[in-house]
Amino acid sequence: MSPQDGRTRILDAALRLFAERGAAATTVRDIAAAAEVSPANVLHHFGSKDGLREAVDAHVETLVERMVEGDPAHREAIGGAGEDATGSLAEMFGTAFPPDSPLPAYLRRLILDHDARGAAFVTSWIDQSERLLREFEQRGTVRPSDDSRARAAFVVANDLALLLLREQLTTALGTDPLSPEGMTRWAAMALDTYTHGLYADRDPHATATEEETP
Amino acid sequence: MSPQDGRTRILDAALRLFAERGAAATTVRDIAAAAEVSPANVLHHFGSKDGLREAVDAHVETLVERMVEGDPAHREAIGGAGEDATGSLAEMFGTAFPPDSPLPAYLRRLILDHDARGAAFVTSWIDQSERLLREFEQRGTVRPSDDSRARAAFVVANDLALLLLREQLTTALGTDPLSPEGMTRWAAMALDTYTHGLYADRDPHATATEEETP
DNA sequence: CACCATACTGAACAGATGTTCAGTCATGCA
DNA sequence: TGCATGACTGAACATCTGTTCAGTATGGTG
Repeated sequence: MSPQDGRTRILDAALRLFAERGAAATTVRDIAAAAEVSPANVLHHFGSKDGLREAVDAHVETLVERMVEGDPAHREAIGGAGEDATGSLAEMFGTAFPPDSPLPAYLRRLILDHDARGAAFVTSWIDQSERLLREFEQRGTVRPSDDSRARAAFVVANDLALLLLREQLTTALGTDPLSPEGMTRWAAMALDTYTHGLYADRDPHATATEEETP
Repeated sequence: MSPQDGRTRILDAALRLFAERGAAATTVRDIAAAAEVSPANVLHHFGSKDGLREAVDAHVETLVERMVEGDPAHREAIGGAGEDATGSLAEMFGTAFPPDSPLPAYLRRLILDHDARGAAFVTSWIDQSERLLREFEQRGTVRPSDDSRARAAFVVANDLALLLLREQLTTALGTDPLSPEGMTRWAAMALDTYTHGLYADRDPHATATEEETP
């Protein structure tokens, strides 16, 4: 039989299957089979299917927290002075977890099912990004903005899009953007675009105040 | 009873419910109740639940096609010369459909359930964006890029993030980014960032060739 | 040793779900 | 008028799903 503890085998199998198909489309019997236990044993450990879902959620939350705390951007935010700190979630996932980790997909599900926990993740990331950008602003590495809240949301949304559209981008680009090669490729392009802009600069000395063409 | 034809009532109800909860979490009886018909009648018209799902998919596809064809960017791409053409999908959705339209949510499901049809949408949008950007490049409105394919994917992903994270962004910003006010706010910020960049430009005359800090 | 908590199982159950089917009703056509 | 076609329904069916329950094995504790 598999080496691990029965309970953790169930938890791992549930995490993987929930991430792949979604919790609603995963049956207790599926999880039991994947963990090589009886269906009744799944409920013995977690009370109900929903209890298992909550346990998986909590597990994921601690994993993500640990990941964020290990990132240079966070270490900088709490005191130190980092150099290569971007706070990119996609980058963190790419470096902190193996390519076949179910975590990115699970997080995607969390956000897709407009779950309250997923929304809380997003809001907290936007908050954190806003703080980080403001700090970089004062240091002169980031341009000031008329709407720093919206810009922080923009950055986080763009970052999360990499997680949410991973498969689609992989087929469209021919490279998994969360793999090491894919990350360097994407980061180089994003850095260039984030530095010099997408549109050609007609007035290089323009301030942040600008009107949209109607 | 509701004014419309029975069949279209079922189709509309299915579109709305599939978009809200996902197809797997929606029962035939739910749809029947929403359309005020019997469950058997749903299957009478569409053969099976999966047949209904395919019919809804096809319906959505024509709606989206019609939307894209009505957009200035597309009219420009096929000959004319537009001014305000950005090709932004989020913008199209915001202007072409009422705020309570189930279409954005349905499309989100389509994309995130790594459905083949959703993947096809994304790839075709990236192709189209790449063509559009290349044209703008030659015209001088868009900066050249070392990796125009990845940049097109970047733009589309950022654009789609607005659809995928609509609810979360609404709570985080206090404004629905697909509403008229939300769109102007978002577009102003995005235009500023896409024009002058996010990072302060240390070397304003740098070309696209640049290295990432390791 | 006896005792007990815990991990675990097989079998069963109640409810929900997709689907089938015989039959009703209305409409248009011969 | 008679009749065929298609929209529509109520009732039933087989299957799947989450959950319950009585019972077994095991390992540690008094």
